[in-house]
Amino acid sequence: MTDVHPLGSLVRRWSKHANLSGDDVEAVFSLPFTRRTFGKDAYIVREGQITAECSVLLRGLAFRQKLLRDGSRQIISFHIPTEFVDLQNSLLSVADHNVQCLYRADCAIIPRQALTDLSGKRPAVRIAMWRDTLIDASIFREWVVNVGRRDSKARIAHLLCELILRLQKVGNGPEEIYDFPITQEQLADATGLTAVHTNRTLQSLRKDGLIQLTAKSLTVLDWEGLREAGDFDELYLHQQI
Amino acid sequence: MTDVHPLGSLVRRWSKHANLSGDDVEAVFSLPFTRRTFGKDAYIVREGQITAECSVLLRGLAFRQKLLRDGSRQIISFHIPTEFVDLQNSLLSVADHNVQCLYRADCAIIPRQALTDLSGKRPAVRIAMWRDTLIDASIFREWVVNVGRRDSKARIAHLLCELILRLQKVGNGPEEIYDFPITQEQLADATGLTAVHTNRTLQSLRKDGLIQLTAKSLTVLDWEGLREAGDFDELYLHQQI
DNA sequence: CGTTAATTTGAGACCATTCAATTTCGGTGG
DNA sequence: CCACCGAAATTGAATGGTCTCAAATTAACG
Repeated sequence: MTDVHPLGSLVRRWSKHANLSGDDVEAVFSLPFTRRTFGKDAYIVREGQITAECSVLLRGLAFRQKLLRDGSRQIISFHIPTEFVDLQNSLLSVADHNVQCLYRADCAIIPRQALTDLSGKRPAVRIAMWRDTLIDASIFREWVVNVGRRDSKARIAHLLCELILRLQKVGNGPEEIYDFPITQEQLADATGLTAVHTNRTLQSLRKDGLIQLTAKSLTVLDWEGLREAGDFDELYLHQQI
Repeated sequence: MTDVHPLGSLVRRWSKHANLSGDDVEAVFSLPFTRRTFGKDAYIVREGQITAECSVLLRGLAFRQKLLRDGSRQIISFHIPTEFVDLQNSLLSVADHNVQCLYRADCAIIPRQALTDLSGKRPAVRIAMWRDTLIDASIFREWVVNVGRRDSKARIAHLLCELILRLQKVGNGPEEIYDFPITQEQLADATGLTAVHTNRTLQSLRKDGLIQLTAKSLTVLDWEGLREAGDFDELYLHQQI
């Protein structure tokens, strides 16, 4: 059943967070939702918006960002399928940042009331949901460290390590080759660098024999080297309970 | 009753997040906890530690931080009384960062099981707790923006604006003068700058007539100017429901 | 009142930015 | 299927914000 229902992949991921019973799964599957497809760069959520729903990413990639007065942009996180892009909106009524589609995205949009009801009735589901938001927060903290205290090479390497580990979870292609439709400008906005310097930094990572980045695919040539370069420790991803 | 119980101030703050009934308040007050006092720079939580409890700050200031391989430090947030410093540990079993005492701190330490039980039995309390963690996360996001995309002057000004607004909540002394025991080195570690450059930036803010920072007190001379300099918009603090 | 921590100052070096121009790539229509 | 187009990636050179290192001054505390 988890294979045919659109929220099946969400349930599979949540099952690693908490012990979901048959009834729990049933309850998730009976959540009301509408599906919606977003085109390249489309906004899924806008800062300042009063929110009444949350979105699960079913297909494609998305990212959160804030725009500054001077027009610059800071990307705050990337999101892959099965993840909520705005679960905090189930309890905070005004969106404090934008969520944008990376390339193309397919979402299930769930009314917040349905989520808070579910969270009240199903303790195991509540724990899974809550853990989702807590892991999000842990990733934000690591990003503060990344942009605050690492040099450009380590920043990019660290970001790549994170994305790779998370992409592995959703079974992205053959070993060590990843579908990677993120532009250098987006990498720059995620690491607090400029696109020009990001380009030079990527070249340096290539020269070091750590990665191969062509077209829309990323190949990891030396995982340990990349991890080392990025000062990367996956503890903050809380991937094992 | 909220005045004499150690957790009274926590309940008062939570009452702004959710509608707490008399029974809800009762339930919070019957939480088991131990009190503990921490000295200057003492660790309240250590990265990597298996956690079985959460701490509410009753008196003093604390901050979260991560240490990097090269010995540098990134401060991730500051905390003021009535706030949990590690509520995420109620569901994540391994601490992903350190929590350290700023000067002196007095905490109420609550077993995680008691918190998850309470959260299961008392929906209004659950909402208040969950909102706490979600607002934490919102602040982390803004910090990513701050260190990622603002120049030194705006970074420091933004941080000061945030601290001032949050300190106002706990009624910190006379209008526009704040008890401020944060060293320049700590400000530097929070903004991703060096202590030397933080010093020069603070001088520049003083020269602009925005603040007065002497001894252990901060005086705001021009709030609108400081807000402007810091590109500050308090939406992310979600202070009104 | 001595001793240590915190703040302040100066000068030089460097990492990352800025601004432009060029090349490559991906998608599209003739 | 190729020519074209705009987006993305790449390169160069000059500028600048922030860092580093060291030393001097001031403030905090027992």
